[in-house]
Amino acid sequence: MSTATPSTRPRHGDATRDALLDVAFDQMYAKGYHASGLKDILAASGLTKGALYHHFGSKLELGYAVVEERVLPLVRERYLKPFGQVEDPVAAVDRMGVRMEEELRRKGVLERGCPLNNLVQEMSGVDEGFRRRLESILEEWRSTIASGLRRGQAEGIIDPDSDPDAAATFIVASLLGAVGFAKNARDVVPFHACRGAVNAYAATLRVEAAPLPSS
Amino acid sequence: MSTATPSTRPRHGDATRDALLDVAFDQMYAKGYHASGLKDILAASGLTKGALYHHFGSKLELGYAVVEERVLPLVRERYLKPFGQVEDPVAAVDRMGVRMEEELRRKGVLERGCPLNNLVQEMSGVDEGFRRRLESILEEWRSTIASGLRRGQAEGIIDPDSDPDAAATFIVASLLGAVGFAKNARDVVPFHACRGAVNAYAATLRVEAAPLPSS
Amino acid sequence: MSTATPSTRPRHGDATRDALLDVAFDQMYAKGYHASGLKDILAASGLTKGALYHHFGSKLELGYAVVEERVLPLVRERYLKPFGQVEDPVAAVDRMGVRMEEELRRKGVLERGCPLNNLVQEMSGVDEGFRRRLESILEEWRSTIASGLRRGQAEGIIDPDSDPDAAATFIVASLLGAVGFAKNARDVVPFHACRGAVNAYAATLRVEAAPLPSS
Amino acid sequence: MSTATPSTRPRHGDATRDALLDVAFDQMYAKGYHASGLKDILAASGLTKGALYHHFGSKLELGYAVVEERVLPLVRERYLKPFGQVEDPVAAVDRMGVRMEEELRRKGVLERGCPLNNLVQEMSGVDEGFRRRLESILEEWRSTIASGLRRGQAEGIIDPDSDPDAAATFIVASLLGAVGFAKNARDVVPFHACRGAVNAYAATLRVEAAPLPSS
DNA sequence: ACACTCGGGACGCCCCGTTACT
DNA sequence: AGTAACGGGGCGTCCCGAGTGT
Repeated sequence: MSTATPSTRPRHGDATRDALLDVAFDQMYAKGYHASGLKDILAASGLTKGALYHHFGSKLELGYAVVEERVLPLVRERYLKPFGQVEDPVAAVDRMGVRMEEELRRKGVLERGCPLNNLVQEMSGVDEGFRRRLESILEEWRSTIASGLRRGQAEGIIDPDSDPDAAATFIVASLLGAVGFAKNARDVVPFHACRGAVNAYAATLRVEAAPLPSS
Repeated sequence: MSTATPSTRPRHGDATRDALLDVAFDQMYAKGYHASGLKDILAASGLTKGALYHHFGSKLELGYAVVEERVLPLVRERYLKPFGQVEDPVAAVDRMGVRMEEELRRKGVLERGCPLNNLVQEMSGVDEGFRRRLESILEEWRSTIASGLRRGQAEGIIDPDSDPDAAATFIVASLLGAVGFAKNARDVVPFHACRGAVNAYAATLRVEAAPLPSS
Repeated sequence: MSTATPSTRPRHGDATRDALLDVAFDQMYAKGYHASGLKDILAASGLTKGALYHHFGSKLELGYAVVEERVLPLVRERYLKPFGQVEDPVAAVDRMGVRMEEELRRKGVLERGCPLNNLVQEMSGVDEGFRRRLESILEEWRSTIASGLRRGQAEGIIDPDSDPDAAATFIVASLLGAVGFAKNARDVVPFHACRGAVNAYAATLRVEAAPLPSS
Repeated sequence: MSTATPSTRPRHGDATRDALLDVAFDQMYAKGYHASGLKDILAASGLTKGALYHHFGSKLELGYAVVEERVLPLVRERYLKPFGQVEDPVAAVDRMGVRMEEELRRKGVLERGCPLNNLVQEMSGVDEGFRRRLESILEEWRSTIASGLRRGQAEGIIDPDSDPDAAATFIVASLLGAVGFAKNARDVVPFHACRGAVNAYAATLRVEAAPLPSS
């Protein structure tokens, strides 16, 4: 109640609830929402149904909580924060890609991909509650990049004719697509290649990068 | 080329099997593999379990067949064929994007996204058989673009210093990511933006490195 | 001794579980394991699948529990206890046979035979878990008789040259065979005849090798 | 039609039907009637449902045919014929036991036991058609022995005061019980022990075996 | 007559997310 | 927060007929 997370219910120190969320995130990340049974989650957490239904009204609510209290913070901590720490937006985009690739090289991550992207693809078409929550994360991500680009425009680093929103959308979508591709290929190389291309694209947004007037 | 798939039995006139595949594709496209119950598939097709299990040994095999005999042909027909019909690879990439966007504007497609991408994200981490089959589709797609780029290099259109494989990977990944993004947003605009950026990126592959036309 | 079985969980007051076991025993006794559907068991017990799978992990486990917690106690109570109460082993064998015949004359028993023998024949070749559990019951039965005979030898009643183990094996096997025969014939007479012969055989184990009284 | 088998329909040379019966016998012998799926039988025989249902109206009829055309001949050939070839009935009983033990020592037989006994226990309480057919086999077996004993009485070898029918019942039941016991124990020793006891019992039926008048 | 492909559903066991009571 | 019970639904198997061809 004191340290409120912006998005949802204020959660103080509730170890059981946290454990549930951790395990649930793990499972849903690895296998998706549908393939994650409550049974497995309970077994893995050493808790019982009573505990789960005490904290969450249903599996769906648990899923929502996973998105809000695990996926969102993760995205913020892992990608948005590093992005904000670099002033040059193009470099910041690179930083973000580097961060993702580092993550991808950790054991087990390549097989599981990106928790956000996984849920987006599996759940967006199935459940509106999921869709909205995931959309807001994507939007936050996108707008963070867009803001950076706009700041760059203001500072004269970024081409004022470029469209920061469109570019940010593209960068997010491409990175997600790249992770998905790498996950399917079980290989980091595709991601690395994509990252290079994203950087190349981002570089074209620079002021000096557009020497010729467009047709 | 139209009737027989290389990998499995060349089916002659088997309307039941086809109907099953059609419906299964539909459901798995719309809701994903896990959320598609055999019951629904059966009900929608007007057939019974006997019919299904006569043609497919399990739900998994049905899923595999959907990938091989529906998703693969669809990708070939819809994206690879148009790509091959254009000689300029950069234009061909644009053509591919246009084709995807057209598709996305059709009723109901926006909500469902891309059948290939959906299954890739949902199943790659869960089942190896799915992963392999989907990977081979992605690879075919990727290599088709790469071949186009290499041909462009031979013809002096494409920058000989560029890496066709990496570029092709990026293009595919970005397009998939873009569709996924649009699906979540329930909006074609993000896809359109991404398409423009992909085109811009592709244009940088040109020999003269022509500047990107804004979307 | 009455409530807890040594091998599995000592169940306190679990009426549901007991009811399930009772009904399952009934069905498996009457129709065998394979022909006993969970549906029937559930219907007969007035419970639901949830209850069943709360207590037993599978039909197989239910079957095992039936053997351990119903068949075994039944054999102990009905045949081994009476056997132990008679000091003369030959008379005790007769007592055991009498007890079985009494049982066989009860309504419905003739058609169903011996629960132990039924399961032995149906399941020994199919499932190792069943086989082992049933074997341990048979062994307990056999060794109880063998002990009685050995005691008889020590007391000078039983021929010291006879082989108590072999004799006990024979007695058990013959009684089981006799019940099986009677069950197929739907007639107690065969069992009665066999019982007489078993007694005759047992009498030959006496020291004086008293001649057999005809049935 | 020319070479009629006594029990059922006159079957000439029908290879398909024979193959089906062979395989069905095999499966039902090994796993019992219920656990033998038509699917397995068909797969093992390389035939299809069409063939099966052309020759047999149902699984039940197939089962009946197995009993009549496989189990019955087997019992006759293996046990009754040897019995008939020995004139001394006591020796003939021994012969029969020897024959069974030989059989039991063959690879795979110990695990499967006696086809007749298996079906008797599994099916007698479930299906009247099975029960009757199996009963008639048991009765033939029993009466064969009884006839031998009566012949022995006529020849002055067998105690005229003994009851050939009861003795025969006992012998058959004991042997079946012994095979069942051995099957469960996965060990021939119990059978051997029983066989010895059966012989001992049979010996008491001899004229000279009863020196003392019964009480 | 004989055998095969195809299709039908009822039923198999099991698991699911959930609720009720303690 | 935990145990017990719920009951609908999961996929797969069962035995069986229909239709076809040979």
